[in-house]
Amino acid sequence: MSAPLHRTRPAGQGRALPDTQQGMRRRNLSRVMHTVGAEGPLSRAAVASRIGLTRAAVSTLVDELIRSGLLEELGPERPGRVGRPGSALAVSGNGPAGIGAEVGVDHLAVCAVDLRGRVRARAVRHVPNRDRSPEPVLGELTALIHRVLAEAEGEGLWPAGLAVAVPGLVARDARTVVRAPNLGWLDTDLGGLLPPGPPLTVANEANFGALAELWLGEETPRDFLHVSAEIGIGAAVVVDGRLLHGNRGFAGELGHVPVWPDGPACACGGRGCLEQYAGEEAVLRAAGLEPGEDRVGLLAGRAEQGDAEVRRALHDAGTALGIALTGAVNLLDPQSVVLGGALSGVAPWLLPSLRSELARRTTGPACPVTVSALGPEGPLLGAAHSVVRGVLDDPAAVAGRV
Amino acid sequence: MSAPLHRTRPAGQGRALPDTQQGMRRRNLSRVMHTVGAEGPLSRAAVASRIGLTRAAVSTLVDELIRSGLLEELGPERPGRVGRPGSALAVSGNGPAGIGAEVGVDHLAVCAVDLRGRVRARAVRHVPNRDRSPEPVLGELTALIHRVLAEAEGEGLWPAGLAVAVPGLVARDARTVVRAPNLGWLDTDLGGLLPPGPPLTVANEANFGALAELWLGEETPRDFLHVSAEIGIGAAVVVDGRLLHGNRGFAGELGHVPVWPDGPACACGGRGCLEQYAGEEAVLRAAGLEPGEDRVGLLAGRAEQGDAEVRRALHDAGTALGIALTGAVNLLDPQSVVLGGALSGVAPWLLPSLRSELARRTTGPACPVTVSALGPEGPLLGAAHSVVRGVLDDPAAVAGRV
DNA sequence: CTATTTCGTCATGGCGGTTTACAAATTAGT
DNA sequence: ACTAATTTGTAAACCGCCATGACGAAATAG
Repeated sequence: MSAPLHRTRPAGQGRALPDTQQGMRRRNLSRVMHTVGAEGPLSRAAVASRIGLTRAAVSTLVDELIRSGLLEELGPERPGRVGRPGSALAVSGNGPAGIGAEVGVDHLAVCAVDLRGRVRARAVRHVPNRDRSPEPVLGELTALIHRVLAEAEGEGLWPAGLAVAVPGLVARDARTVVRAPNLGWLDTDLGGLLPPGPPLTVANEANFGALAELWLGEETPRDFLHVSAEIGIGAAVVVDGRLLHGNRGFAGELGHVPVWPDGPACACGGRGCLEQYAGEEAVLRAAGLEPGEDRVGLLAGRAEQGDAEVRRALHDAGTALGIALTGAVNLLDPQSVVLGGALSGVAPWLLPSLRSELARRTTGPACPVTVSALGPEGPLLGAAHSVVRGVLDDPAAVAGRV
Repeated sequence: MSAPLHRTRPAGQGRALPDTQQGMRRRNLSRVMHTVGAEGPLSRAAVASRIGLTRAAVSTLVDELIRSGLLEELGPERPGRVGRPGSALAVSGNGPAGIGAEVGVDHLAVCAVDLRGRVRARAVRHVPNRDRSPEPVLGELTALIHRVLAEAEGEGLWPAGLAVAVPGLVARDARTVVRAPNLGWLDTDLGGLLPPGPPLTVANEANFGALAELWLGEETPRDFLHVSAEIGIGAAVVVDGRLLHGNRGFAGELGHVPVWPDGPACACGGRGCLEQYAGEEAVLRAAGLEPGEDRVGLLAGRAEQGDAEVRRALHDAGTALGIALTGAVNLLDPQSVVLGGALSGVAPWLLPSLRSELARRTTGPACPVTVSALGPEGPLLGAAHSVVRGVLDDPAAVAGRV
């Protein structure tokens, strides 16, 4: 009699549906969408050879996707080779769109991205949201969303989902903001305060920034650490092209990694957390500046002019970041570390000390540290693209909702 | 014309083969093996309801697995319910076996585990391997393997694979030991020095220990951090039931996380690494003891007797571990932290300071820290079981090699 | 102008799970 | 005891999905 010794599910089959032919079909539809989306206009034959199915099979898949409005036939390819030219297929520019929204500390932004990855509508509003209650903020955001929605629908797009980036911790349900220090929000369910209709996903802006880096960045390693500093210092861990969420969804709290364990007390209860040395407030204080509007721009400006005090503050922040990242890199062995968000603006003065600290403390070739090319747009684009990816990942789910 | 904006592959489809019916069949065979293995003897009907296929489909899958010798029919179940009793199915006890081996600093061990998870043969030899060259060590290991192999074959088992746990860093090819400080091995390919035949997998002993914890531990969270201290201090990160390897396969180097960045210089080039405070040598030194045989037992004994110096040394090591783990927990938000390997022996004196440090420095409920129940057997069992899991994960691959 | 190559499609077939039906084996009820 | 109800395992017919092979279409090469 065999005892139940193998207690855990096989890796990666966490929620695998029963493996039936319909599931197979759905996955293959997804493969077609992904390859066409990733490698530009392609003929059916080209898609077939790339995903390993036959031309006949791809034909039926493509037919279904065209009927659903997710794929478009662009017409005959201009051939350079022998043989009959293929008919170019492209992801539809007039089908579903991903609506991304961002609640920043001093702005609100919304955009619509089509399946091709193009931003088709956008709306931004500068509003100081610090310590403002959720209702009015989300009311204004809803207005912006409706504006973008109207614009997008005018172009033939329809919303496949709404993703909202917030500067705070989000619960696993992807709807409730557990804590957003700079907004002063606690346990706020955004579900009821936003337009009904499109499926809602709320996540940390650092996470969406990391996904934007993964999907849109210049180089796209599948294992990296994305560090951003809008609120405190957040990191997002991407493993094998997937975000690491953690048990409660709180993974990536780099700001409270101990750097000098006997250092100044931190709001989190600890001492000497990274935020005490490289957080926005700490850096401003060390630089002898007052907190205020556009603080990063101020820092960058002064550093550019050669202000020794500012440069020294940024140098020290880089050192602290380097120490904290040494721990993270030792633990995760990522392909690279990417600095995003506000950090990208001051990167030139942060990087030297950061890199040398990291190199000094790790054996072998140091983990490369790069700066995100997306700048402050990352989280918003990541949010919108997350919806688009959802469509590519399971086109069949969306096809019924046209 | 749509530009190639979606550059990355869909998450989790890194190496997905073309999704064809044969792949479906293989995955379903795996599902059957996993459910029967995990939930003891089951009837075809019970399996069907669990994996969501029909009884008819499961019948054909089971037939194939029985023909391949991977499943056994135990006979009619004793029924408590109405209806025709099912025929109990169990994973075969006389089919393929996983051979696990361990190269320790002062011992060699080999065991054979059948598909039911039972250890069916074992051989251990105490040998001081410190700074001994690979050839003689692996020669002796090969002899032990042959002994275990003979014993297992006598019981009707055949080796489906050989997995070797080593105290060092292993390259991504899972054959070459890049660096094993305590053995003094550098860039050693174990491929040619071990018995040919069964497919070989070499990995860090901490990783295998973590897998053992995942597969055999009392509680089995799917996201946890497994900390062990055979050589230096290694951690293994398990995310969603899967080991995190990292880019070069070096993930989990907890020993070189900076704890007090201005502390004593470390061999790695850094300063104040965890190993300087909680490594075996450091703790022995702080306790006023000389390095020697069975050092952990010595420490535990003295601590038990109430030796103040030893207790203080362990207390301080716990504090350092707590600081390093604070960083790791903040970054990964695991369900729990498990202390394994040599650490389990001294855990009683390590835990109080470790836990309090961790609790003090993290907000919300602290991440639970537990001690592995597997003790020093973990890596060996994990190695053997990794082979067994490989069979459960793809029974079709092994069925042909009977 | 013909041979060659490649593309897209159609008809056929094989494979895999589902559906439906049914016999076998047990319990529950009278 | 005997029947009704329930559950199991299997067999036959069916449907969906991809593979195979053949074909016409549309380009290039000679």
